Amino acid sequence: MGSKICMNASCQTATTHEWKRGWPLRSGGHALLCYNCGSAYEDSLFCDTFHSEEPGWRECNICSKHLHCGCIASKFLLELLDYGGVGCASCARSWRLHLMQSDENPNGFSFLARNNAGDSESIPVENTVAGNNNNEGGLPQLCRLLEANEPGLLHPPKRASTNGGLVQFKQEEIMHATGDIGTGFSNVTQPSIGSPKFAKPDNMSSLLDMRDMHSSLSQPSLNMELGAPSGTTNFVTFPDGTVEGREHTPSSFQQGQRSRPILLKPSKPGVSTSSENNKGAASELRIARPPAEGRGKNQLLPRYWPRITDQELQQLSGDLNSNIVPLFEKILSASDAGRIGRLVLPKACAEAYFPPIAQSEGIPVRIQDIKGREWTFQFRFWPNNNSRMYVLEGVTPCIQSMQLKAGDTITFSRIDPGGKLVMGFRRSTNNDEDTQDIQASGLPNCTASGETSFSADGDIGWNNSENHRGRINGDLLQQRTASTEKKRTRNIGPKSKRLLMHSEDAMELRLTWEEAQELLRPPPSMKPTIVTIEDHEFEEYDEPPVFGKRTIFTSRSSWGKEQWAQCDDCSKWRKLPVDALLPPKWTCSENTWDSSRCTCFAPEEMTSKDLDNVLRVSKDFKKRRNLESQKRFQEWEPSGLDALATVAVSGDNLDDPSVGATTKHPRHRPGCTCIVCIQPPSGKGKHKPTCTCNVCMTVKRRFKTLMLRKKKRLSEREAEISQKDCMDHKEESEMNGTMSHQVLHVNNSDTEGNQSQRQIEKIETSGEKIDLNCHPNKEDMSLDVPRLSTLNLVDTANSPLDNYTKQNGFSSLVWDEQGGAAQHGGDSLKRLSDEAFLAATIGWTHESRRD
DNA sequence: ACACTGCATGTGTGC
DNA sequence: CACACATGCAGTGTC
Repeated sequence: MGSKICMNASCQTATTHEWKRGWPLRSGGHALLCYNCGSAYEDSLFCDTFHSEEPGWRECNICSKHLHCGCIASKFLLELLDYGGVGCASCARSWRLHLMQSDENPNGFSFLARNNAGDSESIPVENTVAGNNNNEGGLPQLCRLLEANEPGLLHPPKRASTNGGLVQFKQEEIMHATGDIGTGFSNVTQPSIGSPKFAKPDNMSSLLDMRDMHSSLSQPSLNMELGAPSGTTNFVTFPDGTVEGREHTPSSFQQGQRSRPILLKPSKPGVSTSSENNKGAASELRIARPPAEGRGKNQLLPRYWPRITDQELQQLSGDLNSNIVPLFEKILSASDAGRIGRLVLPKACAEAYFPPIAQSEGIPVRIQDIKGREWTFQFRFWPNNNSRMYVLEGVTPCIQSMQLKAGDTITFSRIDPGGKLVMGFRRSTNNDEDTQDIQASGLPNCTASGETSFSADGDIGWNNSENHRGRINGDLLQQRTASTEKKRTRNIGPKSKRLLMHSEDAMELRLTWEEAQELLRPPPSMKPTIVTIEDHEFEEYDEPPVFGKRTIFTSRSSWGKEQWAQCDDCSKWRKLPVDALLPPKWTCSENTWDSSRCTCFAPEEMTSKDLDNVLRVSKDFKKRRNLESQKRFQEWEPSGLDALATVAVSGDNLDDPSVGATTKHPRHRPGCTCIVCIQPPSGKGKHKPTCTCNVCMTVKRRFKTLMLRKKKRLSEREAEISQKDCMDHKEESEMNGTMSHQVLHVNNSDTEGNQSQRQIEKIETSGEKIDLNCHPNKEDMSLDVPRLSTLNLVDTANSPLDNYTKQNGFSSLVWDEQGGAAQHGGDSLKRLSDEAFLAATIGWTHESRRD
């Protein structure tokens, strides 16, 4: 550790001296402590190239000149810049001079280059960008410096290699360090912060983000109260622009968390801090801050760091006439905000800020809300995987009182003196938006976009976001259409990605489902029941179909329609009869249709050229079909069954009224196998009514079978009823108005009814609707559907889907709440209905036409 | 039927 | 890979 120069401006003249190993760093290394002055550094900050004898070329991050640095003596040629990278001596000097001139304001931005013995003392971070913001001329250079630190943030990473010796930190680490240097909370007098008003062109967003960061740093001595009640802070400016507020007790464990220097770089686009830019005041910037003291605070994940702004804090402290020490916050999950009344507390937070509990039953804790009301919750834990899971029970009244929803943030603070817990909240501005972006960021900062301005009536602490909502509403107006769909993906916190799915993903599933339909095969081991309907024999299975082997169909003019399958062993393609159904695993040996090619040794029937053509055609067809399907999907706003099915796929919260398009099916859950849920999520338009694919034909046949079964049950039932109470039946018929008289010819060879039946019945064709929760094979289904008679079953069986849907209100079920029937027209309705039955039916049985 | 309770389980994330 | 945690779910209680 010898030849490193302490970068403390007052110490660096000592050039090389001894270093001692300090506390462990998050990066895995250890801090280096200067024996001379005690300044701590991260070892990796020392540019090996710069300080070693190894020569290397460096690019000045200001003038872009390429300079050669080879040894320690070259420090007079190159200077490490505070914001990273290196600059040639002349540029760095002029830059410093420029800054000093503009730094008449003591809060100005001090750009310390390290290798200048004449430089002033390293200064705390509060003298940062903020004060320099009115210096328009400095911004471009600042951009360059930023770029030096984070190539790619401002521009494509073209010079990353030039700064190879400089560390770059992740966002979280920045945030961590942000708090380390003194952005803890203090309700005591805070010095006036520059609160600069940036003239803010959009392309300055990165800078503004950085300003946000700096602004957050612009609160001196705050950590003195919370993190380090005593001791002095020695701020060390690091050569890459990092600054450390360090206490003169480097051996303390807390220093371990404080050892990380701060890299002053802009937050990444989309991170919440930028959302606050409009406010202008630095004190309103919502920056995650490390929590106050408490057991285990060092393990507290940044996502739980409170993001109260200083302004809010000051006002809150003033309102409560107390010192408020923000402890942690949590984004409410669906479970937290649900009626179950249990709020899961982050373990670290619970153990740090709540009373220790030994028994699972826990203890009651009293928490005051921002209105001063006091709530009593049961603070307890559940054993969980040799750990504990802490919950607050009985929070429902409080949650409801605050009208909190999943995605809102609940904050916990402590009132000093007294140590009383106080809870506030902050509403998510994303309640009506797709929050997957937030979640995709993986940073809880994003939720900090929740505005926390105070309400006019002071009703709520740092929670009310109406103003902000109003502001963003305008911005979001044009996204309204999209958000309608996005409503279904409510923010349930950064950890709840599991059930979220982008529409593109759903689209993928839709296609997959469609393709899967073509692969359905009868269950292999099941013996079918033979049903003869209208001279056609059908196999009916009690077990659901299984996936069969995928084949491709060709239609070449010279050969006619063909089906081709690939052997699982030899991968050769074999021609099959068009109606052949293959098991999932199929080999040449099972090619019973062509004895000359029933072994893998037999050559392929097609030449490789033909095969390529076939495969290409098949691929093109599929691609075209997918495009068409996507097009339809884009044109058609998901609704009705489709929306429900999509929701089924995405597993969204069905309590969300925005999903209520199919609230007639309230019991839907992901994985539900009811008639609605098992339909393909693709909705309408995939199979035309005239489609003659295997599945469609199967389903249509199946539909006829269902009708016949229904008819049989009905006739038996009604015969029984008519015997019992002819009068009742008559009255009922009269009440139901319009009658439809039809005749059904049935040739049912079902084992139960070998004899053909011919019955004529009267039915009502009222507007009752089918209950899609009912299994059609259940006996009681007849109670849920309009009481069909054989009269209309004849017609139903002949043109089944159209009539059935119309007569039984199925269409209204699908479209009523969408108002979509009129818009989409009868054809759409027909297709949708067809598919609903198509999908519904194949879920239960699968028939194959025997003849 | 619904609510409540306690635990189990699966997923995402941090180390 | 271990842990945290969101949520599912079975058992039980209550109306």
